[in-house]
Amino acid sequence: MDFYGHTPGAGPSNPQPQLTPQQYTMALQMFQSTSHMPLAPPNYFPHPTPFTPPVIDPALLPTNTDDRITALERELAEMKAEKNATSHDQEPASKRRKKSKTTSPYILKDVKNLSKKQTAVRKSLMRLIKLELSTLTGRIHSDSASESESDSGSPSRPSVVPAMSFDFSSNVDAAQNLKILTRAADLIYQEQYDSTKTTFSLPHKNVSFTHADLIEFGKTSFRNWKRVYKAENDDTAAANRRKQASKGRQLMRRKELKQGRLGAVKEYKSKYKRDPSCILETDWMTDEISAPDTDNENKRKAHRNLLTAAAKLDGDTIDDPVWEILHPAFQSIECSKIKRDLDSIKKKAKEERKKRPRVTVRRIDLGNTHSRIPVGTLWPFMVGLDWYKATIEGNRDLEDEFSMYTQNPKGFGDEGYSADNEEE
DNA sequence: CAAGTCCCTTGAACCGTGAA
DNA sequence: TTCACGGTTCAAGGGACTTG
Repeated sequence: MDFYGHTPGAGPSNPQPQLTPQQYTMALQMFQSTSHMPLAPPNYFPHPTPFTPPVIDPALLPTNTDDRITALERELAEMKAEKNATSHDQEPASKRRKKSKTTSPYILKDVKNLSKKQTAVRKSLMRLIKLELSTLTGRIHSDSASESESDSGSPSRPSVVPAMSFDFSSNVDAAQNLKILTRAADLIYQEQYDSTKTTFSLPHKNVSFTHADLIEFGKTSFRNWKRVYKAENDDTAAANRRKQASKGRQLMRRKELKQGRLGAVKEYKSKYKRDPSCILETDWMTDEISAPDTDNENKRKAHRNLLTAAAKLDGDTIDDPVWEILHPAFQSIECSKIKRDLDSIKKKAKEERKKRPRVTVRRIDLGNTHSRIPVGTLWPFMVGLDWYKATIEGNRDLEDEFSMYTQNPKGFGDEGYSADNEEE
């Protein structure tokens, strides 16, 4: 419990708000400085009892951001009144502060050890916060289908004009950004902390969360947006992002390769009487790259030209994607043969299927290899002896990094591990 | 429409740093 | 030292698109 010191479902008997004076003034200042409406005078609210949901005529329920902010300001004013009324008898404040030091202000921040219900609530809160931030900063044009209609009708609708915008050149905790985050969190908190409110929309009623949780979720969204922004506006960031993306794509292609080969294992087993799944580690799969790992535009272009030429692309097809396949340098002939056998089983099964799948990206084999040191522990039959001698042997660091079992699994390497590798 | 292919978005995990 | 936080990297899941 923190900030508003409130737990959903706790009811009106819940203790006083636990805002520290600093937190409180901060929150208040943010609203005073950002809202379009002045704070209502305190005497506007005859009942200073905190968190008793104000009785609102349903017809007057907030419908747009401004209304919601007004409602929120009203609640804040109530909090202020409450705070003033009770600040003298807050003598155990120090005690409380100590207590709050040991307990985390978060409940749902970490997904670990959360129940199913908590995870679900966490997820919807993340959605809500993100949506709220999008609206506040004008990231989205509409959040409903009906909006598009009114867009064309009155293009200058005030609600689509962003009231605030993030400063992506700063971090999350820059005042300007924090202000937006706080406002969004306040709004969502007010709408969702009490399951009896009509604005309540969480999947489970008895799951607690804190204002700090909401802020954290908002920060995550901010960081994602900032990353995108940076990639769009900063060359080195763009390069990083591209690199990262291509790495991710390659990893995914390796995984897909593995997945496909796993599907052929059953038939391979009955045909060859041995289980090839021991070589199906994602990292040991063939690489499928669309460009070499370099920022040098000329090199990338040259590579692309090689591939298009090899794939005989021209005219309409000149821009089609092509990938080069890079076999792992470490693998023995036996290992690559197993992969080939698996792939041909897979291919045959595919052809036998009635439905024709979408055409796949062309793969070109120029006979090149990648020289990544394989992770995990390899079986000896998989490793080419020549490669081992040339690359690993005598290299202290690599000897530590590279690991291999001493025995082959049943059915492999029997035909002669060394003989196999001499050929390579 | 379903299935297959590709990959983007974004939540989660991880890592380094600076404050307490 | 631990803790919290910001930033970076990884990877699940879903969306876009194509084809029969």
